[in-house]
Amino acid sequence: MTDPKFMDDTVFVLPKLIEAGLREAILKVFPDVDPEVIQLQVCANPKFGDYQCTSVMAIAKKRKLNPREQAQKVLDELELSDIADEVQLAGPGFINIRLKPEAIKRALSKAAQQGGYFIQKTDSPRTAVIDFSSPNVAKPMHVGHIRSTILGDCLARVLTLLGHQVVTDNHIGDWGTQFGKLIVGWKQHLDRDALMKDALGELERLYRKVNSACDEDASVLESARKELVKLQQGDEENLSIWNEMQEVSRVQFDKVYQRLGIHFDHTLGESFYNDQLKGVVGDLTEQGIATESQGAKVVFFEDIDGLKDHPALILKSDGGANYTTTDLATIQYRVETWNPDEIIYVTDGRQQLHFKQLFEIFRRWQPDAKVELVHTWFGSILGPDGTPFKTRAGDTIKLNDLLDEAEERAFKAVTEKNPDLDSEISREIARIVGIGAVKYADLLPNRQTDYVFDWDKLLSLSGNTAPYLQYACTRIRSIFRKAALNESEFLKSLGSDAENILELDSDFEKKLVRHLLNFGLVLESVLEDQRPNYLCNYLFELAGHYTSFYENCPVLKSEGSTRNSRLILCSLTRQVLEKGLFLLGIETPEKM
RNA sequence: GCGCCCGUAGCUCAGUUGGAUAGAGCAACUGCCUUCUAAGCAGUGGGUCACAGGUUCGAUCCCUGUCGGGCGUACCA
Repeated sequence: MTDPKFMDDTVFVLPKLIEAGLREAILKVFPDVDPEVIQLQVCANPKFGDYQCTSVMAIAKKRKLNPREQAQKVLDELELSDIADEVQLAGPGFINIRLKPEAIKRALSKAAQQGGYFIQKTDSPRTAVIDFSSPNVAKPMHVGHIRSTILGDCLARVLTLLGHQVVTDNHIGDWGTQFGKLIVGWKQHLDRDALMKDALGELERLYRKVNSACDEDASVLESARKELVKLQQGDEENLSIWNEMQEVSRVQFDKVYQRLGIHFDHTLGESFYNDQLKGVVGDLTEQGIATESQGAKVVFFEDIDGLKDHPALILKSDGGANYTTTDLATIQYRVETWNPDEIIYVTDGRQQLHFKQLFEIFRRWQPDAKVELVHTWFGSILGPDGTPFKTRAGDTIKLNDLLDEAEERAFKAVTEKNPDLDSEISREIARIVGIGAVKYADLLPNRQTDYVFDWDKLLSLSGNTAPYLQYACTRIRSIFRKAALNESEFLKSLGSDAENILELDSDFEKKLVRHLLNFGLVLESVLEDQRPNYLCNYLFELAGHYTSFYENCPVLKSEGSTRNSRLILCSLTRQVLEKGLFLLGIETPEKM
């Protein structure tokens, strides 16, 4: 019997169909197994097949059964005759599956008609709040902010594409002790011209100046404290200074975000929660979660292994709240406002302890809240010597300067490779290539490893970089230009004939096409582990398969159905590449 | 002290519930532009996956220990 869902006309994502078939078969043999553990993998070595399933071995192992016998039982129940040529049992219990060429052609043809993304939207959409970027008003955005910003944006895009609801919220650092120092600096040393020119730079200068003065002179520190207290009590002058700082900073943040192509649904900074802090502290005290200790209000975690020696402060001995309290109020607000299934925090790994404490306190405070709290952390940015990153002068590298340099390098490359282009067009290409290179270099490493800052690496334009992927796209576009064909009209004109036209004879075509099919699988694993580097590697491999195909399978010089078949592959590849790059937040130029 | 992370090719790093022959980029070397864009392609060399045990059909991955490194750890965020 052919399962009707294999005949479904609207959905034809091969790995998902195989996975569904496997789940059905495995559940017949093991009715109580969690379907989530049944997963499909791409065969590492094509000699075994296109896909493999190792789940039965894992299940058998847990139950102390013979894995090969169990895999055979599953195989007896498995019905994939529409999709698979051979389904084989191998070794200790691998189930190897080789796709039917007709099934591949059908999947490609459907993709060509519907938009070639090879993805299946989730059937259980979730709502996720993503908290990322979060720059400080006092400080210019620097290289330390790019990971959070780019990673968070990418996760938001992937979640959205797969059918989830996403709320992005930029939790700006616009409140806190640094403002005492900033106000002292503002009142005593403000340079208006510098403020107009580079607001964040000027604020940083003021902060540094007062900060070092505080180290030398306790009376300066004292006046900073006083200014802070005045601000918190609503002093008009200080409040208006604070407001102006917010405004000039926001303008500058927005410029950077615009450059990076990043959008936030909300920008609710720490100050937004000021009037809720008392309530949080009151609740925690009343419920006996927080207790008084050394003049402060503290939550202890005696019963939790990793937190035993690390209590969390929710109210300082001077009566001020700190960021744990603000973050608690923030969770409450988000839960009440958006009712999310999860809140994802994209921050530096050094905040792991903070988030462990935060999540634990929230669970005690509101045990019935069903929201899942996730800390998606990333490694630090280090200098070439392995210490926390600074320039030789001890400054951080500003994000704007980094992006300028990236565009400048890209511009040199563009003019060198393609000197005939109009300089305005070259500038635009350089913008897309330069920014893309920075983003890609940031997303390519596993997020948890520390990141050694290196101009050349971050701005590199060859090898496994964004320009390599963009270049593949422009070559495809160029083919269609030369052929004077509009891609979507071309695909439309073929209609369902595409299935019959497709020829997948050479190994280059076969490899390319098989890789295309797995786009959706990769996106799912990106979300599972919150690791966009899977997508980077997938796209790099895809571009590699395409380039081999391009070098070995002439498109426009071939004729008839071969030519059309290859044009289809070109278009599908370009669509997946561009969609993948879009998910990384990277644009693609028409030419380069 | 406690907690988290890391140690994979000369360098920088991937490696998806444990899976079959551990992969890329850079650097080095050899070829390929009168042929759809050479920001490219094809190929060569390069490994005790820090070390020692354990778990099992199978370990870079899980457990234990050792060595080496990074980070965090009560009034910054």
